[in-house]
Amino acid sequence: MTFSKSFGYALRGILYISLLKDEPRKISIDEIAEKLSVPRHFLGKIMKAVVKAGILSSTRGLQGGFFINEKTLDTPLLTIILLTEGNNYFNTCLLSMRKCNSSNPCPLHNKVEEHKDGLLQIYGQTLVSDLLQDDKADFVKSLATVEAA
Amino acid sequence: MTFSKSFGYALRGILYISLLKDEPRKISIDEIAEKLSVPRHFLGKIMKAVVKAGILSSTRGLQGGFFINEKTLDTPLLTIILLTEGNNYFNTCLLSMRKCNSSNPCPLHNKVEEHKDGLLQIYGQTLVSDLLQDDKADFVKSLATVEAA
DNA sequence: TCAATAAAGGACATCGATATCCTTTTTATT
DNA sequence: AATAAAAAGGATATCGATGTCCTTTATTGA
Repeated sequence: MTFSKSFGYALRGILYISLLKDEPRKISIDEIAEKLSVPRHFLGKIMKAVVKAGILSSTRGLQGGFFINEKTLDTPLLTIILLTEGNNYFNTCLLSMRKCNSSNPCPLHNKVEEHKDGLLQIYGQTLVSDLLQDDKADFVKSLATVEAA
Repeated sequence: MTFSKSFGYALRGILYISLLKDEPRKISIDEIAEKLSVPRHFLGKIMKAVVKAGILSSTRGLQGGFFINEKTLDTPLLTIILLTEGNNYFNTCLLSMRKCNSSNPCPLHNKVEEHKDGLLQIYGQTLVSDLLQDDKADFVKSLATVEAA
């Protein structure tokens, strides 16, 4: 039910850049980190991986920064999950047993299988573009880390 | 979708002890750790917490060990989850945002809400006794850590 | 009472995720 | 060419989950 912080930072960064797709400028790590209240250097590392995976593009130097490419908006959440959580996030046995699958199920396996599949469906079908919202100011606000209520 | 190793060890330990409920003897950490191929001392720490929570009982000394009590078999998985994962495992925002709930949802919140609730239902309704299986030898085997295929 | 046993408790070690900092490389502008 | 800006890369720090070890406490049986 939980994702790593890396996943949260990655998706929020991608959404922030996607939201500004119509602006001519590129977006720097400094800006993203500040607007989303996310640790600057850690975010840098994560965005590097996101670019390496082809989900976003970037250029160095003056006027450089991050920007969307032809894949960005059509990227399923699942791709980002697999990038940040590792390839067997959905294969991991809930009971920390190494060998557990449908033919060799742990006591919990079948009980959760259906919902696991449901989530996989959602993550596979939901694209970055599906998460964007019209009101930019509101959306940026909703992406920023805020102290718990 | 993932639980800590602590949860896996706790549940498997509880199941192992529950399985042997008809034997007159009490079960030691050494036996559980060996039969389940789980780290001995770490398991000890976890079982201590399980006993403290009242899910199991134990006595020290010669002939001592762990044994089930009136609550054990009727304990819902959710109780064990909350014990090992902390009380807000199901409240954690998937995007690592501090403030996120149904009235203030993050971009992913509503997409997964339904399945989250479904899993909560399962974990709340499934009892330790529901996971026990008739064939003891087979069941113990299915509880033991095995190298990935 | 004494010895053996087993959980309880606490100190410490390790490891991976998270986070920070500094250097290198690339790019645009002057 | 020189400078400034920004990502890329790499070294190190921190923290919590995991794991090990040793001591203390409780219990049984001789």
